[in-house]
Amino acid sequence: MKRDTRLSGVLHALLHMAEHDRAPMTSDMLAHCMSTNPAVVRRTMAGLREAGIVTSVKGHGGGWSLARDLSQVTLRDVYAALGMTTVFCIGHRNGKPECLLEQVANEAMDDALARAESMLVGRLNEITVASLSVTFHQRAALLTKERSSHAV
Amino acid sequence: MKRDTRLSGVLHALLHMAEHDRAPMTSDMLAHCMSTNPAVVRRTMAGLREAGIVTSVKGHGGGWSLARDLSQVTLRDVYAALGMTTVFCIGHRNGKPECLLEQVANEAMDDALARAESMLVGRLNEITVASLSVTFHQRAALLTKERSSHAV
DNA sequence: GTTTCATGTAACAAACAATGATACGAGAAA
DNA sequence: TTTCTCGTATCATTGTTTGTTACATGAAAC
Repeated sequence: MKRDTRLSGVLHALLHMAEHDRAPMTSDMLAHCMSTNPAVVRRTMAGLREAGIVTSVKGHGGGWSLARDLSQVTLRDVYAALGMTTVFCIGHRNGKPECLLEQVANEAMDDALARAESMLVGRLNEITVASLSVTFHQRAALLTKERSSHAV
Repeated sequence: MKRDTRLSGVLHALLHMAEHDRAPMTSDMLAHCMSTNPAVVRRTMAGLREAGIVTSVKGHGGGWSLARDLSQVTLRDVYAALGMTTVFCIGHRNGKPECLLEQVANEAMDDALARAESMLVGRLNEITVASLSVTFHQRAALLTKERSSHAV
């Protein structure tokens, strides 16, 4: 199953932008972070721009910048901005089955999937991108500390 | 996103088998139910056979039969029998990222996805295939009643 | 004003996974 | 021996995501 890796990608990009101190980052820079190419970055980030999470500026000195404080942006916001239609690899063989048996089976699956999806979205809504940034800084500090203690 | 429709398919098949009163159903019959071809049925049902949910018999008069009472088979059992590796369309861009920022982003996603998956599996575990069969019979009876009242 | 840098977008190619399709071997009943 | 059926391998088809290229547009620098 081919998975949609856009959420992973844009989160990574947002965190890099947060480290980049307000200066715009070009699609090319972000593409290097995400090991892809600039067109993919533009395509993927377009949704975030429309959602008001980032802004983009053309021309010399242009690029991508954060439009909002990341403490006001949850993973759910990012997820929604990508306009993802499906969360699950699991689907129906037949959207509108005539067979009553198939209908019953599909409804049971739908119910279970809908519950899980709402759990997922609820959880994503609890996590701000800023909190990921905090985690990153904590971990980075820890690594530095470890290294210096080894050095001693 | 191309979805895996096997769970939908085999649930449908199991319900048909339950209606078929212990006589084996051939791959061809099941293929017609699922509007696919026999080879797909064999391939898909193979997991259920290995899990002891169904049996298959070769040769004249052979076919597929239920190996267990469906009140002892949950949707989770069926799901597990299919050997599905992923539930979500959402994945990582990079499985083992060097970048600490990417690691943090991926971990947050993994955590949320793992919670949702465990909810899903938990819910599937609450539903027996037999209960779907019951729902079917209730609904079928209701339809018959409606039709006769319309006739009057 | 021209050049350079950057996004916006379209169009197409490549990669990949699920499903469909065909074929043939093996086993069991008629 | 024939017929029926599963078991399985192989290849084609389909659909989606990602990668790639190309070019128009807009903005700053010179």
